Amino acid sequence: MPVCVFLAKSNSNMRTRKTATKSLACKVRITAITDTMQVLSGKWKIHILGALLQGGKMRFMDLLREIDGIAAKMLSKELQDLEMNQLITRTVVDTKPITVEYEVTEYGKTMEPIIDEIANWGVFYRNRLHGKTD
Amino acid sequence: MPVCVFLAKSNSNMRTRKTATKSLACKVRITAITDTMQVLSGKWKIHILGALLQGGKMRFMDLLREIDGIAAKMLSKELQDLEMNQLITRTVVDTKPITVEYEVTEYGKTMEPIIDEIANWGVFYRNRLHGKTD
DNA sequence: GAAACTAGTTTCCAATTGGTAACTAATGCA
DNA sequence: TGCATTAGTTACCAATTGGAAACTAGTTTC
Repeated sequence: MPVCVFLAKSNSNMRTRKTATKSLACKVRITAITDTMQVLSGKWKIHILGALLQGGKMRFMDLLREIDGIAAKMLSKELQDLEMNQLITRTVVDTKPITVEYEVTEYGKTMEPIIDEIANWGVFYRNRLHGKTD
Repeated sequence: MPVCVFLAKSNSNMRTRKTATKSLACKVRITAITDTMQVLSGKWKIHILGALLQGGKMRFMDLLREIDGIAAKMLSKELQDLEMNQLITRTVVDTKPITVEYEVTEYGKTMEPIIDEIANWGVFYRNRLHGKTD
């Protein structure tokens, strides 16, 4: 990934400053981050993906019980979003009381590195907080 | 990372289902993700960190010009949040018009893998959209 | 026939988020 | 004197987010 910000001499003072001249690579990166965060927007999507990545095929009620604090309305809405983005599939199973299975797609599994990095950092963060007072 | 969800027989029907019995590791993971996302909350923090990680030391106005669409109020507030979490430092420089330099701390640099993964995925996402129609 | 389980939907409300625009305050420059 | 630059702050407002609780609707079990 090339460096994003061009260096140039300011004419007001002689310090080196970063100008408004943005490279294409920089804009691409900003767009990329915006895209990803839009797909993962909201309080719950990462948790839903995290649960499905670890638990495999799961039903609506499974997820409702597994993801602490989420309400049915939110779960329903977030699942729809994830399905629209093709990160998960929704399959109706014709059991006695009808059940619905959700599963991460192959495409959805490409999110795993992101979620893992986020989880790793959170653990690191906790350790730093009460662990060493550096 | 151990598997999160315990498998158990449901007594209502004889399918294998995921119960509400969550392992400690699972709760730790959920907490970790929540922590990280709280530190990175809002529309701009990842972009600010991204800019500072690539551009090095930058001033308020540099960031305002570099990060497309952000308003001074938001930039100011997000910088304060990041500083409180010790991800960046704020240094007042005694120049003619006073300037302020922001820089990512060593601790803040531990966010780089997350941001890179997010940026990578965003690029991958764009390629998939208009590239191959699979 | 009532209760319970499935997977949601609907309504209503409160808090948060974030945007615009104007303003402060100190300094430099023409 | 007046405008530009620095780094913000403040006030006001609109949209989004998300939570609680009630409700739908079909099936099964007691």
